[in-house]
Amino acid sequence: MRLSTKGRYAVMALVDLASKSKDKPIALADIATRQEISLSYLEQLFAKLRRGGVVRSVRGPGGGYMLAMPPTQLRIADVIMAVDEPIRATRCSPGSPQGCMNNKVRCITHDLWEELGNQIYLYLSSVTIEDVITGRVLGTSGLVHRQTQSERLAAQ
Amino acid sequence: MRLSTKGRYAVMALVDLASKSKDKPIALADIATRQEISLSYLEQLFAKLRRGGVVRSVRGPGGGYMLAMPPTQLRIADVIMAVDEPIRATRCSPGSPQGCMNNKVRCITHDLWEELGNQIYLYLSSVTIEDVITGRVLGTSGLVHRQTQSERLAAQ
DNA sequence: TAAAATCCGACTATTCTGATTGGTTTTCTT
DNA sequence: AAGAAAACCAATCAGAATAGTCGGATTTTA
Repeated sequence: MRLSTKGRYAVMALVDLASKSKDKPIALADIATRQEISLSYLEQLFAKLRRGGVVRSVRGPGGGYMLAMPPTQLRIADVIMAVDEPIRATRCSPGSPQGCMNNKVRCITHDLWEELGNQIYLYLSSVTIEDVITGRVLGTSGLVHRQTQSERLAAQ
Repeated sequence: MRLSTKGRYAVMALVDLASKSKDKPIALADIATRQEISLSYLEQLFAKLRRGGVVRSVRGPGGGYMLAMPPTQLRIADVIMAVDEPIRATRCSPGSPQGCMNNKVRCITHDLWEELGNQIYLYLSSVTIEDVITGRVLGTSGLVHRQTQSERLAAQ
């Protein structure tokens, strides 16, 4: 699971699309204006979203894009994965299973990034486009230090 | 909380440092060789780590770097925050409180990225350098879909 | 047929990363 | 005191990724 501004732009655009669409396609030009994203850049993002099965397109005048599924079923994680290239091969990073071989031995931080990737994926697949629109996004977390892994294990 | 390869290199280097150090400083040249990171790049990272209070330095022959605190108390989140520039001002992103003002109104995805940032921070501050060394990193998560926020709220 | 829109490929400017170079300072060892 | 080992420092650079631009081609509606 890779995080980048590209994914954030895609989510912004889809939230805009979902909140404006009522069974009729929305033109990218409208989204570009409202969200202040360049039209051509949006076209590139939506090409990926279409190939990833996130949106459907209607060509010709009056055309545009629609969500391929109801916003209650479209998870943010699906959006991110559709637009972000899956891996980058530079050393160990969340989502690069092989890139961290250092003298044939898996680098010592591999499991950490792997698990971080899981945590991010879990959170982003617990939030749908609809959740973002209706503001059901905040967890109970807050910004406090938690138990460390050692402390958690020691407490058992 | 920004995630980048810079932070991952820093964690790799600090894990190496902590696992080799026994109260004596370790030269960056040694870490550079073992972890296959360029010495000069490591110098830049450790300059930030020192300014951030993560490591202490000893100059002169036989010198090097030591952790500023025991590895059981050094959280991964502290390392990442020391080396990664805090914000990037382009639009709404986790950790940019102000950058997403679109016509004076907070962008609709703001809370999502904010909460994602919290989730990442929470996980990375639940893991210490010592945890990474001893492999206490894996959660109970696994790669499954969770309840969506709506489903969770509806179940109450 | 004209216009609206998606679709497509190539190109550009900017930023970030990781690395390089060429030093300087400090401090230990001899 | 001399030499060397190391941290320190600043400027620069090549490559990749990001964000955007341009000029069209294709589809479809009106």
